[in-house]
Amino acid sequence: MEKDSDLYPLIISHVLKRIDLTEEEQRHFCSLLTVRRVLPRQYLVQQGDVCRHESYVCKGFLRSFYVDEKGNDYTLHFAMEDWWISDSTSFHLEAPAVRNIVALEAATLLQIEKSDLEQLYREIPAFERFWRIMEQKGSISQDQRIMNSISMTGAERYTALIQKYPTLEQRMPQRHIASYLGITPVFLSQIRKTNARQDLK
Amino acid sequence: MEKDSDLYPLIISHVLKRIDLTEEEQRHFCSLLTVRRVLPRQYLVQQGDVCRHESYVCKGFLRSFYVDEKGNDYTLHFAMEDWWISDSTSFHLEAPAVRNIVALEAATLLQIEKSDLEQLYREIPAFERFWRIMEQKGSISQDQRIMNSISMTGAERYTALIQKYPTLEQRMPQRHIASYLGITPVFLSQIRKTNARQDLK
DNA sequence: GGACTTTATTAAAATAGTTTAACCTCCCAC
DNA sequence: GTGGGAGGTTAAACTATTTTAATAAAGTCC
Repeated sequence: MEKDSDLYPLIISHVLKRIDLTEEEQRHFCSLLTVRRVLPRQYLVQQGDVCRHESYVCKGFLRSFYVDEKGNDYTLHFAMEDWWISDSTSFHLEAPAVRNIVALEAATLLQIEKSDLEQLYREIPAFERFWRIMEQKGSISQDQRIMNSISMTGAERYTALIQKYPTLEQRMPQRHIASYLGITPVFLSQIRKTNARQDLK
Repeated sequence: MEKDSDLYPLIISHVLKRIDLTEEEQRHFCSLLTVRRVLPRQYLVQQGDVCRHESYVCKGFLRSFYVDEKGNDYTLHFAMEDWWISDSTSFHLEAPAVRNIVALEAATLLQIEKSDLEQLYREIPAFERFWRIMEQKGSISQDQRIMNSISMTGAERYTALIQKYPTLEQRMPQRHIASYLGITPVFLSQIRKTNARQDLK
């Protein structure tokens, strides 16, 4: 297992890509973070809980999903190294989460609590900017996903997804990829068969 | 037509719901805004242009949409009174827009340019927070839309949409509502017929 | 190593959604 | 007034996607 002290350079370099910080500010930021390690199948957040942290993924792979009354499981998102994950609605409103977040691979996270984040905003306003930029980035990719969902077929969305995230198929089971795409696992399997047949020609 | 001076109270009250500002700060913010009036069918942004402004809607109704190579028109979003609209990707990256924004009803907008917005961030950091909050709000509703698109049928999405925005059917033609939902106008018409029949019973 | 559970594949039948084309209505330009 | 044009509806045929169910393959537990 990696030492805690090896984790901070990851997040610091991630932050410095977007804003400038003095060494003192960097240290202060790190002092507000806590390390969290989760094993595969462990839950970070459960539907109904309040999501208390924003979590930066140093290592591992996580999935967020929603389960409806009938027990259907819908993959809302996933997160890999150098991404953030949370139930942002729950986190900001301190309301019960409507989604679960679970580790698919053993993961190491750096977490920040809401009250500490708000303190950080007050002490180092550059972090308001940092978070605004992250929100914008997220918003752009959500926008793309919406555009795909209204303009593409299931097969096209699948192709676009694995092209965008080539390692995804190795890290997330097909049925979750299917639910992320808004199709059934059976149909995804058909798509893959058809593609494989095409590839031979 | 409304006087320009009647517009500022609208946006000020909108901003004050999220952050605190002194009267001086309010005046400064207003000094960076420009009034823009557009007639129905007039474009605010065209695919290929750079989107130079964030626009706050004081009055009217606008639609943003994407046209693909085959000429298909996909409604990405719409905006009514007290909403903001822009091509956020284009605005932030100063890259060509991939969407059009057009007025469906005569509209009055208050616009801010990127350079002025950045100046504002520097002078009144509370606006970083304001924009972060707006981004979060947008992100939550995008998230909801994605969830609907992967978990609901066309008919269910239609019902949810008109329930969320009861006035939408009066303001946006059906074919645009259909493309917003990711279905064809013909299918939307079928859904409406079925619903009407249900309602009778 | 075998029994069990979970995941992926396949095929067939059923449903959801699209496409095409005809028709209707309303509006407005001439 | 009349002849388009644009938007909406309807029906029919077609395609995409889901559902169900059976089977195979892989992973987990003891």
